[in-house]
Amino acid sequence: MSSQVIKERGIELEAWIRFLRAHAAVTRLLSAELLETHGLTLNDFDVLAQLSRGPDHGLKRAELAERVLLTASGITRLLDGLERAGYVGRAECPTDARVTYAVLTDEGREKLRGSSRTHLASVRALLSERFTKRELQQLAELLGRLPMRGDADCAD
Amino acid sequence: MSSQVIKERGIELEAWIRFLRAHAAVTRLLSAELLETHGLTLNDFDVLAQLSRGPDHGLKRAELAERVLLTASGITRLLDGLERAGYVGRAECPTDARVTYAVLTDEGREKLRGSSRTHLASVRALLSERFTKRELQQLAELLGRLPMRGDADCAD
DNA sequence: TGATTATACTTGAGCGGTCAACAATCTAGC
DNA sequence: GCTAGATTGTTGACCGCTCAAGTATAATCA
Repeated sequence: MSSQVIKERGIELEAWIRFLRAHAAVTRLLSAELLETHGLTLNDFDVLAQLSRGPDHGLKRAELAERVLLTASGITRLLDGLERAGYVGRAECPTDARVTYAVLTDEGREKLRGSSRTHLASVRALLSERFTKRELQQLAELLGRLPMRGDADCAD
Repeated sequence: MSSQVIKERGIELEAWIRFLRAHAAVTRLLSAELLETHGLTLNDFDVLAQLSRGPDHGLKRAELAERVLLTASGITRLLDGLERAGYVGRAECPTDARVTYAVLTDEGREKLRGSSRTHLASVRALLSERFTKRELQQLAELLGRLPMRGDADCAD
């Protein structure tokens, strides 16, 4: 039943639809798990991970937004939650009063470590169960050609 | 800047992150266009398309939900909008009073035809600009191995 | 220096979706 | 035929995010 639909509408369409379906399904799966066992959204996790690799475990909010592909306001809202939970804090920028840094707290680091273990294991399991290393490289390479930021190229 | 990050965290992770980023970016692009030029959500479009290939341009709401990977209530809400806009109507099931069919109206058919042309063209453009037919087949094949319904396999 | 424009962030309104609870109906088993 | 359970669809409460507008600060340039 999985591939009977959408015959010969062109391979582009087929790929696009599978992409959407796969995202919906996989995301729902992993997100539910992450939420249940750690109380984190996929984006929450992503943000913590990004912060952890910033200098001194911090990043400008704008930079963060760009990295995880959220709006400025989206970031504000998301960080609201993580701040309330005590996982990230704020730091002012000495040279530019407009920017505030989001920095991982110790609890945040701890939370990330704890959730990483199970979450990354799930991701690995789900993927390596279905693909060989070789195929994963192919997949990553192909996906990497798609636009990866809000507007970007896409000349029209 | 696109692929410098996330080195050697394992190819699974790399693929997963690219998948998420690509989805966020591409989806935002296409969805914005579709919304602006036709006032439809990606899911709206998907639903119209699914209905158009149902028998007599109709489907049970449950069936529809399953096809587009939405919740039952998600479908209710989405169809609310399409009904208000006059693109779909309801029909009762003679043999089971619980189910109601969602059926494409003539306006709905028209809307789908109109929006298909530009939307599908955008999808094709975006993809065929970056991939060969061969690569698209690979991509589709690989994506097709991922879970494609809510819970599904994923034995754990 | 002072006006103009650009950037960083926040806020209110709203949208699209989920989940949990519910009402209605169908189906099985006794 | 009746009760017990499953299935279909809707609703209320809420969540995560966007967009548009607003505030505050920086940068540009006359």
